[in-house]
Amino acid sequence: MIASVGHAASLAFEEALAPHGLHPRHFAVLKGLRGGEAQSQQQLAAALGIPASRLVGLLDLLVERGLVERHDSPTDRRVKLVRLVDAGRAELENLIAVAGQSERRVTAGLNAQDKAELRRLLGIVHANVAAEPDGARTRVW
Amino acid sequence: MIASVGHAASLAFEEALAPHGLHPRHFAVLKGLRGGEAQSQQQLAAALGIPASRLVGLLDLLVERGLVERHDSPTDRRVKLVRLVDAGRAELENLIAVAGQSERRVTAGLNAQDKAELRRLLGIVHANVAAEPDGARTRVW
DNA sequence: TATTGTTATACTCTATAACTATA
DNA sequence: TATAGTTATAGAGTATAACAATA
Repeated sequence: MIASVGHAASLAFEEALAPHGLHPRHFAVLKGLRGGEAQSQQQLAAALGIPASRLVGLLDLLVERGLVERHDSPTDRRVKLVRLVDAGRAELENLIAVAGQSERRVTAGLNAQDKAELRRLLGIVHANVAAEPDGARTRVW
Repeated sequence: MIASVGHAASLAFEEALAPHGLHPRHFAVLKGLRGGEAQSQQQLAAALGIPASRLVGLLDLLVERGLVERHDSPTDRRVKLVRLVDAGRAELENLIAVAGQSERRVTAGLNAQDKAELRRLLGIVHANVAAEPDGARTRVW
């Protein structure tokens, strides 16, 4: 039930993002950089729970779009520090709005109280699925 | 929110099914045959919202496992009618139990009233995502 | 030797377009 | 000609294992 409905909702979000030429994975990367502190690709990949080799392509696109910058670490020349630039922050805000629209479409027919209740319940579910027994989950979207 | 939590929940279900050597798609096929009436592969594929060519492989596995039978249509020799056999019905019950376990794990920390409320709210969401504007969705899991 | 980012390789999954046998 | 099931083909996406540069 929650699995199939949830999967359908995630597909709806994926489709909402498609016209922007992005995938939920890119959204996850941008969110991972939201804090503002520059991170190495290793750190970011670990935080997202994806292989570093998979992050490369995602970042390539975001850099090409002018949303993210790679710059050399001053202390370790192997490392590339990645950070959100202003345009990327603006795009992230934009995508958050897109996510909100998708969510409103999906929760149509729920009154304000219902929506708040759904958010509360999903928050608890989120804590459960985030802390799965085997720890580091490899597949994230 | 609902998209990311829902996606995580669907991944959890996928992982719960993996030890049984099946994918949520196979579960969907079995559920599509639950009614008992034999269907052509075309009908079934249309009902599931997947290309008929994609159904072939899914059915091949289920037939090989002895869960489903293909038999020739008496009225049209091009058609193969597909139906659930007893072992398939038993396995479907089993998988429904697996889904229930996965759901309980994911909703740990919710009391009975919360769970009922979540089911109610997701039921409404389900109706929304099932009836998307563009009609026939091509991707179903 | 170990680690960082990257690239190469091999594998899986998919839709689309043939193909065959029937209608 | 059209349709049912199947198979072939080509493309996308992925993890794993190399790889070059640096520590």
